[in-house]
Amino acid sequence: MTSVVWFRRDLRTRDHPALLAADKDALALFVLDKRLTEPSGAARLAFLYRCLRDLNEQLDDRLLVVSGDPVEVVPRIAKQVDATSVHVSADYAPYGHTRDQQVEAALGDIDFVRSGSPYAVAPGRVTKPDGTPYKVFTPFSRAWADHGWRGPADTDASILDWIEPPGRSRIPQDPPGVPELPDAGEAAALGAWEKFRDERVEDYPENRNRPDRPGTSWMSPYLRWGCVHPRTLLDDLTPGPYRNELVWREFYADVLWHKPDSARRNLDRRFDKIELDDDRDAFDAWCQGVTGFPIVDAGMRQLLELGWMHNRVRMIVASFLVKDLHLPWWWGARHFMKHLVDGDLASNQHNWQWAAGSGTDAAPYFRVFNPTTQGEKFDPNGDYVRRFVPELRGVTGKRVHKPWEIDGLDYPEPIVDHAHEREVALARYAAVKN
DNA sequence: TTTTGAGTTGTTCGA
DNA sequence: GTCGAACAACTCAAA
Repeated sequence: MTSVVWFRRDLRTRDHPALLAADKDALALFVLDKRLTEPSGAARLAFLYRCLRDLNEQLDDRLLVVSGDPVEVVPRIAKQVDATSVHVSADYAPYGHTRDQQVEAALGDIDFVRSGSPYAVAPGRVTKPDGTPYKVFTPFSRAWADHGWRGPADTDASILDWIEPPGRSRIPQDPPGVPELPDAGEAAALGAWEKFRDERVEDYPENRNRPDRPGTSWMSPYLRWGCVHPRTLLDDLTPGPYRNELVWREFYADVLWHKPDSARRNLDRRFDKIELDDDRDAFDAWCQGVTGFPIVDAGMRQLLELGWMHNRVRMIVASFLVKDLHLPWWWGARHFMKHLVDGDLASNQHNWQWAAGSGTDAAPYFRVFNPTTQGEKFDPNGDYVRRFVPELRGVTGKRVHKPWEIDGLDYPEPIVDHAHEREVALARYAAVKN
């Protein structure tokens, strides 16, 4: 008997329950879906392709990569190799969930088997005693911890006999304009994890908010594509700030599972009425990193340069878009998803909704980040700004956060008056409340 | 059913 | 420069 193992966001061979569930003779398949590739920028695509090449190597060059619509491709390939079952890790995001139902229907007599998920605890499993979902992180995290999770599954590529693909496999070349990226694939993920675990996780609480230091784990791209499963990380961790970041990932996946609409629209629908602006020029300035606020511009340029942005800076630029420019959070969310190598729908959209105040655990409406204060606080020497904003490299120390006080710089004036826009934002938020 | 305590990440102002 | 209080009220979770 033959199985198809259809890889999606589980591009690894270790700790992979779907491999255990498949028949010994298996075809490894990945489908390049336009829904995934078309909205993606060069960095995101290149990281995906490199993960696929790494996986292909582990599978003795037998990963079949096909472009097309999975609803057509998966049944066709499964029939071609005479498979009796198709094995996947379950997808809980809105598009993937619907797509899987359609694939399952199109497969007819061929079994569609979901084993495991990208989460330690699958979305929907942690509920209040009355069966309804949590809407606040802290109680969710307690219930999540009480629920517990299985240890890693013992798998590797060799537990299956990967069969020769019936057609020609083609992993695309990297697109042009790819920035410098972290090493892709499973071995790189495990290596990066061990380094963080052994050298940096201890100092994570004090370093995590410092974009000028290598204080974060950098695990998000690997978690996004499933090069490593969060179980592997959790196995090494005790409760603490870093583990909590993984729980946030699980929480937002749970929230999105219960409210698939929240990927596109306000979770708290009262915010549908908030007054928004429509200034394309301001949005472009934000995207390009020429707002005249150094920490904002450094972050936005880091995103374009590396396909990644430090989390503290993500909050700062998000607050700026939403509360200084008064633009819709989903404009920013789409830009992030296009460029971030770690862009994950649930985490991305809900972190944006948090910044906008429309999400779970809405921030107090008066919490408006001051981009200058944030810069001085979290990039105290200005090293982060100077790294990504070359025009400011001649400015020493933290003065770099107030370039408008320095004459003769070739750097934009602030596009808004923060103190004024803060008042505007507060007034608009107050209006929504009433 | 009612009550109580708590809720990721901030800023400003005045002492 | 540092520190504490004010900034509001509301929803959620659990007792």
